[in-house]
Amino acid sequence: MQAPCIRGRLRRFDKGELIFGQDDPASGWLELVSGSVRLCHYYADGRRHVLAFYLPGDVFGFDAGYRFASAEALSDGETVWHARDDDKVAMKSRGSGGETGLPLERALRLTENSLKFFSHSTAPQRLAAFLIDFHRRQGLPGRIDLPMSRLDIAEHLGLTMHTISRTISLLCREGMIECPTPQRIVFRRRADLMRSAGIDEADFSTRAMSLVA
Amino acid sequence: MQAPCIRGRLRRFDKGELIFGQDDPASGWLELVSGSVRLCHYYADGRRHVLAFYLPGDVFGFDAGYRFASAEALSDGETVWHARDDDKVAMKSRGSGGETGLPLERALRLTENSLKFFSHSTAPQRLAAFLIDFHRRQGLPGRIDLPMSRLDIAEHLGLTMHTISRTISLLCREGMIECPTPQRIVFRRRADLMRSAGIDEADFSTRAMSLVA
DNA sequence: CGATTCGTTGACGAAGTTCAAGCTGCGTGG
DNA sequence: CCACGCAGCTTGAACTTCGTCAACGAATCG
Repeated sequence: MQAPCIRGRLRRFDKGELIFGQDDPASGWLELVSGSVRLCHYYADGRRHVLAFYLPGDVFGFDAGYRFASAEALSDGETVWHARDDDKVAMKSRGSGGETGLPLERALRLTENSLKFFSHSTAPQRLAAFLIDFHRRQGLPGRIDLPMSRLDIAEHLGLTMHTISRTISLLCREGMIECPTPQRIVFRRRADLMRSAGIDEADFSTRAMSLVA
Repeated sequence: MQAPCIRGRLRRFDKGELIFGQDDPASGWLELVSGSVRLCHYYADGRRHVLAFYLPGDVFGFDAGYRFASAEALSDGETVWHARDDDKVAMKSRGSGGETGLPLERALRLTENSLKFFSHSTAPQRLAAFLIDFHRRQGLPGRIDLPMSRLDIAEHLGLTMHTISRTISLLCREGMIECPTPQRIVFRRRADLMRSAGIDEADFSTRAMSLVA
């Protein structure tokens, strides 16, 4: 747990609140201090794509000009606002991920990371990869507390809510995970889950943390 | 066509050449001057994920520490190498996209853009979105010259080579495109194609150019 | 002129979406 | 305190799509 790079304005928000909206004029970027946020792009035909979920320590909103997507609070929390030219400052995360570097670099790594989910074509693989990645980022011992709905996950992974629900049930039947409440996932056989997801421990090594571009 | 920000070393490469390899020590980032490049991540189990295709004016390779993915030349071309702390320099693109901004910002926009393809769940929508985006980036009048194979496209979009091939044939039968050679796509009804892809012109407006984070 | 690589196409089966119904938890109000 | 309604989650059945297997065609290169 490191001290964050707090130099901007602290803002508190409630669950469900709009942090910024698609097409709003963009002014600076944000660092999430507590809570969780989803980033959504809305198409003209009404479809929604969930581009990312942010957790404490994540940075987002590096738009130039206008916001390309909406940032919506999944739970109560706080952000710190940074001016656009504040992005030269190296940061240390308070999150358990322990990422460091320029904010823009960290945002790039996070985004590249999301792309990886789509290298898996089947629903169990894609969901397992998501769960394992989220677990690493959230950093709770042996479990996940999901702040988002099934629909959010579905529209993040390019699947339907039904498939997400079915696949979670499947993983439970196989003894991979337990699901005491819809919002909590407990890992039972995490290594097997990773293997079935086609993820090697090497893919998550220190090297994998310094992602691509 | 603007003068590029050439301050580093020019390097020529041949089709098929490895520009940098996964797990190589990372030293600085690259600007593509001519030719085309694919970025691939190889998993321990042998699977390959094509993370991006780069065209002249694009910047890539902002890894910290080690390369997370390989950059492989799809055609003869040239890159300019930049030192790591060279990324504060604002750039003007020579590509027809006309993007500007910090190199890191541009890399982030490019990456976010790739994520959008997966908001479409069906193969025709996903492929159409890819073709329209590539056309915008390549900037040729009314057509695309594909530097990559069907398999490359498939592993970029999370589909198989067969589905790509079938879907191209389908779009041809529907009169959306023509395919005089496997490497050339000519648009016949671009507006219809965009609509069928669920893309509104607004989704590609100036605002969409300043992507998310 | 074979050999190899890449692309196309058909048949089939597995996987995911759609449609539909029902369940659970929670907040509101009688 | 319980009845009700609503929103999110789960599950079954029918249908559609895409991946797999297989064969064949086209282009390239020695």
